[in-house]
Amino acid sequence: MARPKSEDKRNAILSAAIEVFAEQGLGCPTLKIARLAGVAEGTLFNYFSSKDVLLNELYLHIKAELRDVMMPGYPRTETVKKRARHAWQSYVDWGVAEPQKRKVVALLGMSAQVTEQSKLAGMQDFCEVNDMMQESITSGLFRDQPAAFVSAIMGALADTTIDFIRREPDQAERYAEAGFQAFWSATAKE
Amino acid sequence: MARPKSEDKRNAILSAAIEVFAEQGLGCPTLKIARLAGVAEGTLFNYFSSKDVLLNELYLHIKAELRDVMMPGYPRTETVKKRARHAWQSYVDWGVAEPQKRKVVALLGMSAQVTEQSKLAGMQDFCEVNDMMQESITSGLFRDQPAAFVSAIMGALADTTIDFIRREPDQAERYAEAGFQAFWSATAKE
Amino acid sequence: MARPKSEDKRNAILSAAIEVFAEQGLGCPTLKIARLAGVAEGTLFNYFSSKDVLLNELYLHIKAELRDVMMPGYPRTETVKKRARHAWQSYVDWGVAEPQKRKVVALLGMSAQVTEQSKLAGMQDFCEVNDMMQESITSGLFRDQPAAFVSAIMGALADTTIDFIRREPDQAERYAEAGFQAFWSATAKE
Amino acid sequence: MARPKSEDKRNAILSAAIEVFAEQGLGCPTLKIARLAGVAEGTLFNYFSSKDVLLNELYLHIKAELRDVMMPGYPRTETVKKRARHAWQSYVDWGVAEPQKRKVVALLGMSAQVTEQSKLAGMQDFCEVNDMMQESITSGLFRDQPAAFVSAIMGALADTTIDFIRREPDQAERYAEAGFQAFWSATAKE
DNA sequence: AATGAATGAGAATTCATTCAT
DNA sequence: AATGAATGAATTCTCATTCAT
Repeated sequence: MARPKSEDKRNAILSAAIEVFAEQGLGCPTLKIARLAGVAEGTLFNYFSSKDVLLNELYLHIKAELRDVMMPGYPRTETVKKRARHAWQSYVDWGVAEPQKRKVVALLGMSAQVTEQSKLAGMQDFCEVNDMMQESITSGLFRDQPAAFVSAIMGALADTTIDFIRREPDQAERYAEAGFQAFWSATAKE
Repeated sequence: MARPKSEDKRNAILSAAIEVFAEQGLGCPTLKIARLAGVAEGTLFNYFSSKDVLLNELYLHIKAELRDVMMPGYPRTETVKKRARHAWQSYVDWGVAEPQKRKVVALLGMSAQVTEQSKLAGMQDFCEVNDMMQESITSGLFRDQPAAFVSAIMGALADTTIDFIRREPDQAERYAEAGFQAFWSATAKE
Repeated sequence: MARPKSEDKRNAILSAAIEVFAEQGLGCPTLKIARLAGVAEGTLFNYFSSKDVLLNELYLHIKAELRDVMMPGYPRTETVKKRARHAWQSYVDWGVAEPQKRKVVALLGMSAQVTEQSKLAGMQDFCEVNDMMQESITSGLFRDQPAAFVSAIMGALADTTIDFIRREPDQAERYAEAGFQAFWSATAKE
Repeated sequence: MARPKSEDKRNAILSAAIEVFAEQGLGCPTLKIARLAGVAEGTLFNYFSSKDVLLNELYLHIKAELRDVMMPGYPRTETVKKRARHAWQSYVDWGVAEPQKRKVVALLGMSAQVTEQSKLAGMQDFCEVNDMMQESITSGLFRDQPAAFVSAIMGALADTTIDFIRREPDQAERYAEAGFQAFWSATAKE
């Protein structure tokens, strides 16, 4: 039996892609990715049959990682605010710690090479977060807005918060707190 | 004297670039842009000496247009809230009306091909909006946060608002109102 | 009546072409030549209908100048050696004084863009020098070699001499003398 | 392991370049070279990272070949005249047999795209010939001229000789002999 | 499975030449 | 006649992808 494809190599390629795409944009050559991953140019195409496939799988890979980061420890039984705060904090922590992944997932999200299907699948990963929102809203805690709008506001404010923490790491806690307060004030009923 | 260089042609190229970049990303060939602009490929390079220059000038072009859209009618003498609402509304209106420009300016803002210098110059265009924020914050109306943070929150919420209006144009007014309320609640003192 | 084409402009273009071709090779753009000549890009083509025409006319221009430099003062009534020495010296002086013209005429002579016809015409300019050689050889002064061979040897040695004078201008006289002696020894009967 | 890079292919490209450059000048497209070499255009750039690199390596390639042609059988222990004659003859033979290489090395030697460094390196290849000259001159056989001048004269006369043999191949031996006699008379002491 | 040489379509850019002013 | 903007074919070089080893 031939050697099986190695999960390590696949991950090395994905990691290299993140680094390279973050620094040089999605247009950068697959050769650079392969080099950084320590594999041959052709090997990349054993793992991802085309650059487009790599882009799509990378998108899902990062989205899945983000879900894996946000879900554990999610306090299902706590108050809505505590649950929201957990989601907020875990996303902000991840964004601060992983600026390249955050940048690349943003680039991929805007790229025509990532299919609608991938984008949808990427959202599926977050159904639990969305459900939480949905539930909280119907619970009457938030002003009467679509759950998606409230989620989007949370995401937008968290992203803004991350940007500021990246620029002023000293103020991390302050911005995290202020950002969440802003979100809560923006959307909660009173 | 030979033909003068035509401002029309320059604008046709910029417009074509917006359309093409919005649909296919910044990687798309200059030939497509030239074709859509109705000029020869060589002509594009008479007006923009390289694709990089085109990208940078396009970025500044859109930023300048946005400023020109937001500034007229700015109610300098009104209350802070009214002034903020004016900025909000003009930005949201522009974003809803010009989805391609909004997408392209976002792509350009993330691209390594647009220089830091261009990005700085693009911000200069908005000093008046920033000044307004600065002034309002020192006036004590907002919670004690850096003006830049408040501005960024406003931008993030406006972008979110635009996205939702684009998806549900019927609800334009409702989202514009809700988004602004969210912003105001998020940042105003009480 | 429209302005007549100006001989000055024509000469400015030829001079500019010499300078530019000498430094950057025949491949360099006509725009550079026009710029250096102080005329517009299109104007060059009023004087020379194509770049190829320019190359051919430039070749003939330099050849004619060389003839004009070598012929005046040619001592028709002196001994063969004195006449040869005159030709030698005037060529060497020109070559030392006009390195760019010498380089360009060499480039043009090797270029496929200069037609055989031009090359022939360029030689016609030197019929008098050739006649002198022819006559001298039939006079029995030189070893029994074709006149063209003797001429070519003279040219080759003169070129070598010029190269060395260019590198060591202090030794100009010495090399001129040594070179001519080499030529005379190489070809004269004893 | 993938295919190794093939020395054959590299040589095919160099040979094709010689043929094409000799006929059409250095300005001719890389595509023609690749076609004639029987490789894809991209392959040419696998072997030579740019056209400039190709030009420089081609220059050194021909120079090295010439050295390899002139050195074997060099009669180190013979008289100066016999050694000079060997050098003369092997150069003339090569020049007659390889008109394209001779033309191309001349074109390259005049081109600004071939660096000074390459030109110097090309000369290094001939240190042995130069040493021979140097030694012979200090031996007192030649008139008191710099060795480089004597070498240059030999080269110039050999080139002239080659030109005439090319035009009249029947007379090859006669010109080779006459040329060498001319050189010897031109430079030897008496 | 891994490698990297080979491929050739495609990209940005140049440049001789034309032509409107 | 002079200008320089407009043109588009041609050129060098890149890069995703294939394939021989």
